[in-house]
Amino acid sequence: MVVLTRRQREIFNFLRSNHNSFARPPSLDELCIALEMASRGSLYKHIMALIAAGLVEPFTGNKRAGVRLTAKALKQELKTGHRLPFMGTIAAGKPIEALENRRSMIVPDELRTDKPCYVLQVRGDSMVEAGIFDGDWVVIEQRSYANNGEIVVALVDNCEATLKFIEQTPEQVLLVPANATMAALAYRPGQIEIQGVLVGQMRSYRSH
Amino acid sequence: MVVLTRRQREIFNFLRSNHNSFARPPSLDELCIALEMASRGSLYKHIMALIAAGLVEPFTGNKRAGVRLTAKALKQELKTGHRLPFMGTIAAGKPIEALENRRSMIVPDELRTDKPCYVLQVRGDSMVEAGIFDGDWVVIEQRSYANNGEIVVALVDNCEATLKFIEQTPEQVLLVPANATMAALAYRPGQIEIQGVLVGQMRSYRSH
DNA sequence: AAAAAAGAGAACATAAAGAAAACTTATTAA
DNA sequence: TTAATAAGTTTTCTTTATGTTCTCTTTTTT
Repeated sequence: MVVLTRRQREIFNFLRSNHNSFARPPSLDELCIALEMASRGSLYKHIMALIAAGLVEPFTGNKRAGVRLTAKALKQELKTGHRLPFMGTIAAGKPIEALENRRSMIVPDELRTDKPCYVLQVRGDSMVEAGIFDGDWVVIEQRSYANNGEIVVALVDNCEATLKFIEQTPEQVLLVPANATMAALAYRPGQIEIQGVLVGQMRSYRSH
Repeated sequence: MVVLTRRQREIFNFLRSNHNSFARPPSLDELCIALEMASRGSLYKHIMALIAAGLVEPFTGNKRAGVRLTAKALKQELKTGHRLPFMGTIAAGKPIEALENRRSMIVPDELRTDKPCYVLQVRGDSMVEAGIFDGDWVVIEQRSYANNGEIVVALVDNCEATLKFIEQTPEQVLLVPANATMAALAYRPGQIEIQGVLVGQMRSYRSH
């Protein structure tokens, strides 16, 4: 069996624990950046050694396949990601803008419950002080009741949907924004239909 | 076994995560728009490669069938994840608490870039006013430089890691919290090592 | 001290990628 | 039935990304 040098083993270990942190199989240049190496040529030598050891797929054939571990080198990891339906955007005071095309979105298990959930994108600043910003995605557990203090998707007068804290008494339902410039609004119980409860939130900082 | 180029894999990944976001299987032109490509002919070559690889249904001559993944490709979707390494918690003023047993976490494509990324869990309130709360997860693009105004994972004096806004001049590096009760701290450039840049954020509201 | 390993950097070759336009054929509308 | 349109196919050209090779230097190991 081929024996690896210390650096080769280091690079192999890096590949094994980070191969799925790349969106696609990395090129030598991309690997250089990730490994903080300055020279593609130097890395090339190591990759050739790993190919010779049968741990990395050879580059023969397609020139731009990227650096991929062989099946032999991969320990199989079961992926259990759940895909949730993406239902559109929710803006305070407007109905949920339904999408003509059904979309979906991968959501980490940590951000959902084991009940049926769906995803909405937030428009507006009514919940900024709760750390929910314009453009954020929220994961909603589909549910027609809520506990006081929960953040809910509420349908008001059967037409406008909104994301707010809820405080309910037998006499009235209070929808409370998290924004000092906005007031809480009180409704009769019959005016409000709860469509779900917030269980997760996500934000992207990508500029492109 | 057919080997895909990196671009082919990228386009395949796009199809896999977005094929149900189209009302009907997309035409080449529709895919061009979605992929931000200008030339149908260029895309055509990639699709032909995916057909040859058995991942996309061959075009039969009917012009409105669109680009459809094969059963084989759909099956592959279940196996392929969007997992990123979970590197532990980051608390202002403490080194990143590394985990002995490697964990990972499913992250939506929307919350990452196509560069290597990893996940940290935030401890502390130094970024509350930026909507990043105690317990939130952040997605970090691994990178050793940053632009002013970005939120970075910075290693101070080679020992403590922190998540802050960064403002750099040739003379000093300013790490700015998003919390009125905390002050910005200035360092000499040599004291600061950038370990990554914030590209995504997630929060769970589950009580359990 | 010698040998091996690792790294930097430059130069090279070329498959791959992209743009643009023309062509062909199926589908829809008139 | 015919015309118009939409959608796939082919071609040509240009640019770029990326593997590859080389030489030299530095570091580590023996």
